[in-house]
Amino acid sequence: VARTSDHDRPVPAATVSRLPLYLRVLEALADGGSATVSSDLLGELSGTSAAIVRKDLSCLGSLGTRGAGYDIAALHSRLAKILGADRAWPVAIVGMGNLGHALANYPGLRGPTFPLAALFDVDPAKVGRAVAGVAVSHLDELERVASKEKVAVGIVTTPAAAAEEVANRLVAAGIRSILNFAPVRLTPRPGVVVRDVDVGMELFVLSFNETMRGS
Amino acid sequence: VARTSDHDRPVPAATVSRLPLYLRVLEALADGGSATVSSDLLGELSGTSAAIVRKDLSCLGSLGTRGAGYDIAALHSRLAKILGADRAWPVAIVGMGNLGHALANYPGLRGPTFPLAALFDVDPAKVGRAVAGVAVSHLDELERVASKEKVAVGIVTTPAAAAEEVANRLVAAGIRSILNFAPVRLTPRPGVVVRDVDVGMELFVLSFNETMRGS
DNA sequence: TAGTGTGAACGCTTTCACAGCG
DNA sequence: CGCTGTGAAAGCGTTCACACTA
Repeated sequence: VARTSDHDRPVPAATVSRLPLYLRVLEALADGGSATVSSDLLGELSGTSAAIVRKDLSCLGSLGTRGAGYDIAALHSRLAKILGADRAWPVAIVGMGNLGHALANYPGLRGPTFPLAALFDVDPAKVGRAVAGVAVSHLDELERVASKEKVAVGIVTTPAAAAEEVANRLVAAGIRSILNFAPVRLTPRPGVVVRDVDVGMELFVLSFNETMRGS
Repeated sequence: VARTSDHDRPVPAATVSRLPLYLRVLEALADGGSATVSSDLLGELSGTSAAIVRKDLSCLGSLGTRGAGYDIAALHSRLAKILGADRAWPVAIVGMGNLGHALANYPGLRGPTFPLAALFDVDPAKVGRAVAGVAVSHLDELERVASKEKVAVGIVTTPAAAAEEVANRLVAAGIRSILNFAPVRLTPRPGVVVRDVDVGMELFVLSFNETMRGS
């Protein structure tokens, strides 16, 4: 349903989930000194296929040159614009346990695109301390701090039991993009996009495959 | 392609990725004292639909009672068996940075299903220390320690540049299930199953959606 | 009657094949 | 000639609708 602009085609969900990968591969190629890429190479480096790459990129308009491939710099800048990589989306992390602590130090949250803007917890022993250069606030301060820091993305790294209530508060603070690490599915809220990262589930998918090997 | 046994239907990949979620929801329901669930409730609690639940569970054989729903204990034990939750799959983590450290303390790696069996790094300052009660070994010891500890699952939490080489070593040590947190797509290896967890990509999917909102 | 099990319809995703352009 | 852009075909996954049964 999402459209990049009025004249362009809609971008299917499957394509959206691959675009960031292309962006990253293009950065590596540019660092390597290349000027153009073929759909063939881009497919191999991103673990997909040449056909998928061409279909995906055709959503963004005609960016390739027949016979030569895609101009890396031009494609990168178009992708960056579409993905919002040329803007700032301040991030807040709720739940400063092991995982929240590790994510606060994640390099991706240091750059200009996803600046780490706020940290929250309910543990009085953690509130007031600084992690990765950002002070930990009490969860009750969420609405105030989030609006002051213009937080756009909320990361939930609380225990499962607290996740739903934290999501409520994030939404109340005007945040409509949530990355959820808690092992529960949050109830859907209109206008709010939730992406789940679930390590426990991934492990079971692996153990299922091992079991199926007939071992 | 995967089949649960000779007489049963094959299990589609989309179904496999949801089975662990059902297992978790069933545990919560059992703790809550329920004896049966309807596909309706199970669908709501797992964020899918009743139709999907019934289709998914029909792969495992007829486990429901028409008019009454599914017996929670019976379904749980069947799911646990299929997912391999009734066996031990020792886990090794390679790369003891922030993320590796956090994962070593992840509760899911304490239970009997995925016991934390080994930790690896190349930094001499980390080798020899213990994290979460497990000693950190040098990466060069991987093959020896992994076979001694019967490691079944390898978790890669190294920088992107090292991931490919680490995957080579894991496979050389006989490990065929890899959970990859490094921001690269590993080259496919025959007989090896890789699941990628990519926080950076998830963030960009969120920022894409924010951008599309017309802001 | 309440709720499963399932074929059939639908929609989305990938693959194929090739026309068309630099 | 090489490689993109794209319709058409094939493959998957989800939704629908309902027969069937405890």
